[in-house]
Amino acid sequence: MALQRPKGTQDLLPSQTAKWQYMEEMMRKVCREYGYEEIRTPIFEATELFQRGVGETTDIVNKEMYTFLDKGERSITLRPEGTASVCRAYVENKLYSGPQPVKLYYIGPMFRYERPQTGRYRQFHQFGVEVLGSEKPVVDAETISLVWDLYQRLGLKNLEVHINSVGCPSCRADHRQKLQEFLAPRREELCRDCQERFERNPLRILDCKNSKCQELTQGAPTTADTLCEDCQGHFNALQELLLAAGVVFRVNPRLVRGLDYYRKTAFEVMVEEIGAQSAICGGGRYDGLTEEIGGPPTPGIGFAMGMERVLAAIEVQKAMPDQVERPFVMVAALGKEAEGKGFALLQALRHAGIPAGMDLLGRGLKAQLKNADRQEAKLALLIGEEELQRDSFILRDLSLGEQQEFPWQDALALISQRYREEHGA
RNA sequence: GUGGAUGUGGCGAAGUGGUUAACGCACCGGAUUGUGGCUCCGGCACUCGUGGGUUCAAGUCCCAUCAUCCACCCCA
Repeated sequence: MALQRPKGTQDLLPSQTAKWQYMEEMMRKVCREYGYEEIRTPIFEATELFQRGVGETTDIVNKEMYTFLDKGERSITLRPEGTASVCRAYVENKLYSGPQPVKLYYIGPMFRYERPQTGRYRQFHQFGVEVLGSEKPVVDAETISLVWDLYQRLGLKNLEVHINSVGCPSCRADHRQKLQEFLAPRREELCRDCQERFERNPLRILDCKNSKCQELTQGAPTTADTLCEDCQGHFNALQELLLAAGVVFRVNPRLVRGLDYYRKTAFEVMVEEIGAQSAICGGGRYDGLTEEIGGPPTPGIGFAMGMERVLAAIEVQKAMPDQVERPFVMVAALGKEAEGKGFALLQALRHAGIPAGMDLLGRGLKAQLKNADRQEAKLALLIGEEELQRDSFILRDLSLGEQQEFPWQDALALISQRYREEHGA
């Protein structure tokens, strides 16, 4: 094999893109209903944006970025996520000077340099939403509800929505200290990764998958135990709103997300059945992020959804409606003159909104019919020497195997009528 | 970065050291010179990811290398 696609990338062929379009249309539709507008930011940004926005301690920045120098010696990075770019665009385009909050969504490719496996790619796609300019819990509730509604519309089942509050910088410092005090006596027993996390980011120990670590953190102070009044009130209000909206969720005090910018609300949606990478959506509040990248202090909340994983869930749950677009009629013409006449009719059919096709390889009648059959066309319209002379055509019903000859002038009307009958219009 | 599995025609897949590399699907042609789907007949791999080694003999054993897949870490 001469050349193949780079590791961790994929070619989405027509049988797949139809499904992607279905999913994307649903996302856009729900966003429209919720009053979110699309934003498109560059696929690459200054490396510094992600270093500051995503955080120096994160795996994304430490080992997963596609970074290179351009010809002007600038350090460029293929975006590993969307939030930092959206905040940058909000600041750079002074969206804070317009009506608040600003409700945005994006759909597009993201890049992370990792070993690929099921549900994980180096180039993958995210649908995400960001709301900038409101710190009220009702915004948190709105974004989570949007996710919930979207999944309902896509027909997904067996979802688990986990929510938590990771607190603000002040209560987080408090929590961090209490957690360290709790774990200190048995620090040596933690897994190697968690020994390092102990100093750098002890919260992460709470969601370590290592069974020993999970055992050691039994009874450890959770974020819920140490939230300040403001954060606790926010979290309570969010839960009430979600209950009112009918969103089924679970409070998971161990949910700690990997990105540095989260404050207060953090949430995640999981589906088993799609392999080890079961998180199909993750998000949270990031009230300090805009300031971090040089903008005015602006509260924000958002989520990102892995589209490959959502699609995988739709497929394993068999929730994908049939996306195949079949031609209703295939025009089978024999000879040059018939081809011209047939082609004119073909175009008239298409202009009338009827999916129609014609042989493009100059094949014989037999091959043309075979092709029509393979395309699963309902009808075949035959026109050859004899029909040309009689100014007629043969209309063959491919499923019944019956055919009849009609005057040429009736072709468009006849087929249009058949089409309407078939489609109940 | 770590661990495991796999690599035979377009696809799926036999083959476990010994002549011409099963079979199924798909594809192409014919039976039916203007009629598809069903059936029947025929065709379709100088070669087994790549490179090296062992052997009288290698798709089959060994080494290396590349690729893919799965899992860990982490994340969408």
